[in-house]
Amino acid sequence: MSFNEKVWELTKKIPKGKISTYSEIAKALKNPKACRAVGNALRNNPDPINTPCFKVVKSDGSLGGYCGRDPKKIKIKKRKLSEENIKVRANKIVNFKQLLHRF
DNA sequence: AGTAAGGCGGGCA
DNA sequence: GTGCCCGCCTTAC
Repeated sequence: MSFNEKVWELTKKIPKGKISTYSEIAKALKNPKACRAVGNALRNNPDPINTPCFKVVKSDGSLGGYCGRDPKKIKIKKRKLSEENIKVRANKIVNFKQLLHRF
């Protein structure tokens, strides 16, 4: 199993209505410093349907990017989050700490 | 407080 | 094998 597959698996494991961060995923992969690699893996997301990359945000609760830092896609990200009872305001997750899922 | 730059892990040409 | 790209993180200014 390659690194990105692990990233995707973890991303899929995020419960509905919850989110996680790049560094949390990196830690779960035993590579706390691999946060960038996580972003890279999600960027190469081969299966956006089963891999809810919109549930992965930055460590400060801001959304970060989505499909290549495309502002239009980030809008979709926001809406997707709100569809799971995750509120987004000013490009940040509301109640971020409570919604944060730890592996 | 906002901005800049360095470092890091891993994928890809 | 090398170099460059990143949806980042952290530190320094």
